[in-house]
Amino acid sequence: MKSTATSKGQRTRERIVERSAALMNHQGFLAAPMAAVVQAAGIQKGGLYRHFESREALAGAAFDFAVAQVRERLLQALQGQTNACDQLKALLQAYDGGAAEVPLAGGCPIMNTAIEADYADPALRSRAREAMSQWHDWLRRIVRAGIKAGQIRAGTDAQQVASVFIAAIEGAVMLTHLYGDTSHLQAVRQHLEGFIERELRVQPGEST
Amino acid sequence: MKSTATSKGQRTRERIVERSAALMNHQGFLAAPMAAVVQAAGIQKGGLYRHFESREALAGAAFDFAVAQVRERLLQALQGQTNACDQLKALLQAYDGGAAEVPLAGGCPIMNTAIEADYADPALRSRAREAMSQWHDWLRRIVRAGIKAGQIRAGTDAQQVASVFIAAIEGAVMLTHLYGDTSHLQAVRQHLEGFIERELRVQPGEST
Amino acid sequence: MKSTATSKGQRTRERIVERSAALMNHQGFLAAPMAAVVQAAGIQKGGLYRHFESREALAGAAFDFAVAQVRERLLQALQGQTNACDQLKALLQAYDGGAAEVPLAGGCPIMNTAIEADYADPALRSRAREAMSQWHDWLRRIVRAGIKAGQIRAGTDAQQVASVFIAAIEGAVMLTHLYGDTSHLQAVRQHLEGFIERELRVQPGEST
Amino acid sequence: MKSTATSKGQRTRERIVERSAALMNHQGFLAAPMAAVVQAAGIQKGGLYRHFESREALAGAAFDFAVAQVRERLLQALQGQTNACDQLKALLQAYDGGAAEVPLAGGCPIMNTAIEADYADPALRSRAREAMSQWHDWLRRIVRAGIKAGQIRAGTDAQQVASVFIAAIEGAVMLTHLYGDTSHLQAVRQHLEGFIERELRVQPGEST
DNA sequence: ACCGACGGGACCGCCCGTTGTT
DNA sequence: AACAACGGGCGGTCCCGTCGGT
Repeated sequence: MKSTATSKGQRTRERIVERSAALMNHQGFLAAPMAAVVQAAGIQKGGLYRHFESREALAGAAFDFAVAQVRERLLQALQGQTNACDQLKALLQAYDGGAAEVPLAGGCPIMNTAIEADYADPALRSRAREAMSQWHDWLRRIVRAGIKAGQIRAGTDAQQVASVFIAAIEGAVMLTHLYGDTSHLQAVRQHLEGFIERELRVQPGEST
Repeated sequence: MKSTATSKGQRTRERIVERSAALMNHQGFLAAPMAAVVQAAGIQKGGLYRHFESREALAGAAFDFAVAQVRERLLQALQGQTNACDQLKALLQAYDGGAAEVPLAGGCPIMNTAIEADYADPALRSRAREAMSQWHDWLRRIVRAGIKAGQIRAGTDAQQVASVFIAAIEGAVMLTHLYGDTSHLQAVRQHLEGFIERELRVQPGEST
Repeated sequence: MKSTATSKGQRTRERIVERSAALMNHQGFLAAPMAAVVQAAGIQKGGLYRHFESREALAGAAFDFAVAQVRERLLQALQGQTNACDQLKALLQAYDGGAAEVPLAGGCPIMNTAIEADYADPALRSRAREAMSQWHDWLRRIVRAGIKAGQIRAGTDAQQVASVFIAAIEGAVMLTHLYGDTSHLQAVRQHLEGFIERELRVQPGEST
Repeated sequence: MKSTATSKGQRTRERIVERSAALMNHQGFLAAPMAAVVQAAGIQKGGLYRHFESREALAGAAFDFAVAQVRERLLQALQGQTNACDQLKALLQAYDGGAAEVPLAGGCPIMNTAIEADYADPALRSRAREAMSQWHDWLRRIVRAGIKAGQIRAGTDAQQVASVFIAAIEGAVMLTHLYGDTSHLQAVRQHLEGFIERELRVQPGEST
């Protein structure tokens, strides 16, 4: 039986991770000074290093948390959608509607980390790669399932579609945060929705 | 005869900017330590601060240089292309073919800076915004010109097309650097080329 | 029982201030390098900046401490003196007798700071002004009290007397440190004592 | 025959000294950065070091110049005064009237240097000592001459009078610059003038 | 378990004096 | 003779991680 009981230390650790994730995604998982982290976490240095061996360990945990939080939001967006095309559109809507929410206050944690850790921190970069691969696999599986289910055209290259969606979304999220408005995200959403309807979705009466 | 003679200091300054641009685009315009910069530039700290008032000033100049270098490469790719659709395709090809070259060794300088300076450096962030806006305007003007010339369909939303191209390309460049391979960039290129041919280009015999 | 217990940090801070005051009054509150300060304070740079935000903050605290130390010595010299004229003479004696002691090892901190911070540090200069004003007020009050008590002649200009005493003493302290002997201080003391007896003190039998 | 012909280099050197004296007396003979000196002197570093071996050499020359300038002003004040008491009063008047003029913009150069160079620069401190001694000797000689001429009372201690005048004047100059007003200087002047009339000057009909 | 305090180190910017250039 | 350019070094500040105390 899986216990959900949490010790005091456990809860403290979670609080640290949660608050660090928000702060570090904004200020940078590498660039955020520990002083800011401990202040945001409501703890002191001595206490923090009881829960995490090193700054890198905390950054890793905070990154994972931030990624999980985003994934959670996207999963919720899929609720009730059975058609692959509708699922893809739901994901687009999720980004367009909630990009300003936490922890996206600092943009996509994966992209941020991919860029920030590019040179400085191979371990964190690896983590970003892995998270991105999972995100890519997820999209690819949605497309594949749609093909199998006769919802998406048979010849569709799932790998390519996944890449295009991720690239366009990530780029649009970056633009959204650079300018502070969502117009670019909306443009991408409209484009991809059109693409879904014209190129992916199996039209009624169309033979698969 | 117009002299292109440059003083010694001028040449040194250019050398610093050039080398700093490459290094800082890789290590980060904010994160790269001055020690690394001066080493790459082949100069000492004492000498560097004669040419740049501060680290920020150098970062700004290096950023501008990196952006100009990318723009130069893209301009060259447009050589000889008169049709707007072909111009867009040439730009895609330029990215796909030379993404690994300097100064793209560190990815797109605008995106890098947009993310790195998001919280830490408002001035640099402004610079990134401006550079991105120019890049966006450029694409929009190409599309608009294509519409006027009867090469691109009349109803096309130039603003939206520009946003989609930039978002997708930037995202793909990020993925390319995260994984070290260009497959995502190729996927985006194929997708956008298909989009150009199917949705933008005025077909022979089609009424504009 | 009222505890006078002080935390470890508190004691360290006091030690830093005390040692810095002595060193900075000698080497200059602005000119003394932090390396010398931390060495004298028996602490490392990293530890020092926990107690003081900046070098300026430390200089301010050290200055205040040095001034308070001088004031303390002068207050002790007044012990037991009830006649205003005798009080003035006691102050003169205090300077003449103990000018070489700490923290006067570097001369009067107020004068030192007034000159050193004249151009470089408006904040410290303000502090010096305030300390000097207090010192001036103190003397003026002594003279005024003497007039009220019928010990000093009625028509005496207290403000002027205070200015003369301070100017002469400060100048003499400067000369004393410049030459390393107290002859100038003694000259000033003799002059002012003669002035007190001839011009200030109400003679026995004299009507006020 | 003394030639007043000056070479170009000679004139440059004088300009440097003159401007440096004003600047360094304000910012500090040791504390003023060379960048400020060369800017004020209207010359470049490379050029300056052709005229002065080191920063110390320049500081010494500038100090001497500043002192000479003050001496010049005081000598002018003595013009036409034959009575020693009147000479002393003329000196007081000179200070009171022109304290704000150059190079006193930064206060008395001797006092400034005495304090600034106390710890940091023994050579400059020596220079200050010497200049102060000359100033002291000058006053002493005036008093001695007054005694001999029957203008000042026979028993007067010339050494002590010189010390009192210098101490009081220097202290008052310091206060004047600290507060930016001359009230303290006026107080000292009134006090010393009273002292001259009551204690020094041989009254008409008084036997010497 | 948590906090305050401290050591060591790295980093940026300044500043002096010299060297090549004009 | 003067200038621009550069090298080397220092000074102040920040920041991480640990250690003693509570």
